[in-house]
Formats: sequence, C-alpha cells, structure tokens
Amino acid sequence: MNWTDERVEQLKKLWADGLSASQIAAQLGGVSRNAVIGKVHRLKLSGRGKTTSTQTRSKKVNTGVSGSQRSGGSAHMTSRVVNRSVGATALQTEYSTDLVPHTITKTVTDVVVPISRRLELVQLSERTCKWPVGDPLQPDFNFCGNDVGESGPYCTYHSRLAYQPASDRRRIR
DNA sequence: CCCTGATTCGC
DNA sequence: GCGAATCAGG
Repeated sequence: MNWTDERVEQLKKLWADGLSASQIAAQLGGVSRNAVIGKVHRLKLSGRGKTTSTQTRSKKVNTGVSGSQRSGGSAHMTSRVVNRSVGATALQTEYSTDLVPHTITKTVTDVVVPISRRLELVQLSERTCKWPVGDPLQPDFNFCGNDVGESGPYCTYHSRLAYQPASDRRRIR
C-alpha cells in the first residue's frame, strides 16, 4: 500500500480525532501502526491538539443490553458511569420497566454493563473479548475488546450473555 | 502482558 | 520517503 492523497487525508483526520496509531492503521488497512506513526512524524503532526490520552472512545456509552424495549410498554433507563478505569469500566444501569402491560413493573438495580473498548477485528488478541458490537453491515462495527476473564473468547460479562438464554439476560451479578 | 507514541536506520 | 525494530513509558 502506498500513501495516496486520500489515505493521507484520512490519516490526518483520524489522528486529529485522537485515534491511536494502531486504530488508524486498522482502519486504513494495509499498514502497520509503525507505518502510521512514521507517516505522522514525516507529516509533522505528531503533537495532537489536546492530550486526549487515546482512550477517548471510553466516553461513548455503550448500551449493549438495553436494545429490547419497544412494543407497547414504555420503559426508561438511566445510566451513570461508576468506574472509568478500563479493567473495571462499567455502567451501573438502573431501569424501571413496564415493557409488557401484564407483568410486574419493577426497578432493577445493580445491573452492571461494561463499556466496550470497541476494537477493530485486527486489534483483537487472545486476551480481548470478541463480543461483536454494532451492526456488522456498518463501518463502525467492531468488538468489545475488554479484557477476557479467566479464559474463553469473551470478557466475564459477555460470557454470561453468551451462554444464557435471552430471557435470562438480566440480573447480572 | 496489554497497550501507547518516539526514534532510529537500512532499504 | 518508508516502515520494522526498538525504546521508553502507562
């Protein structure tokens, strides 16, 4: 792969957006993160406007589980960030549901949902969660990427989702 | 060990 | 100019 004007332009944009070199490399494709860093230097845009310490992505809230509300009942959910360090990043989600008119309306608290790191496929390693996040047909599709627990392809949270019936996908912890 | 950007230097 | 190897750091 060579640095076409378009690729250089995309590089500039992504770099300015605070993406890490490896993420940019993954997105451009055909180049390593070293290549990206090298190019960044040659273009003399190494200093990024703000510190941003890469993990800017963590700011975007991943709603993972909450996708099942519709049909008649109204439901509202509020989330707040409890812990922001990557290893234990989680949302404490509490929602009041009355999804189905005939069921009990209850408030579930202490549901912990991880904020995915949203890694590109090529960034996954044996220790990163491979739970898919997003629409596979969309460009922003990626994977959870959080640290895998004991073993297995998913982090502790997604492991539970993976091996439980959808109907039981609540009351985590 | 995972990751980050910075630097060097042979190509 | 390019980027793999290497370094220093979180």
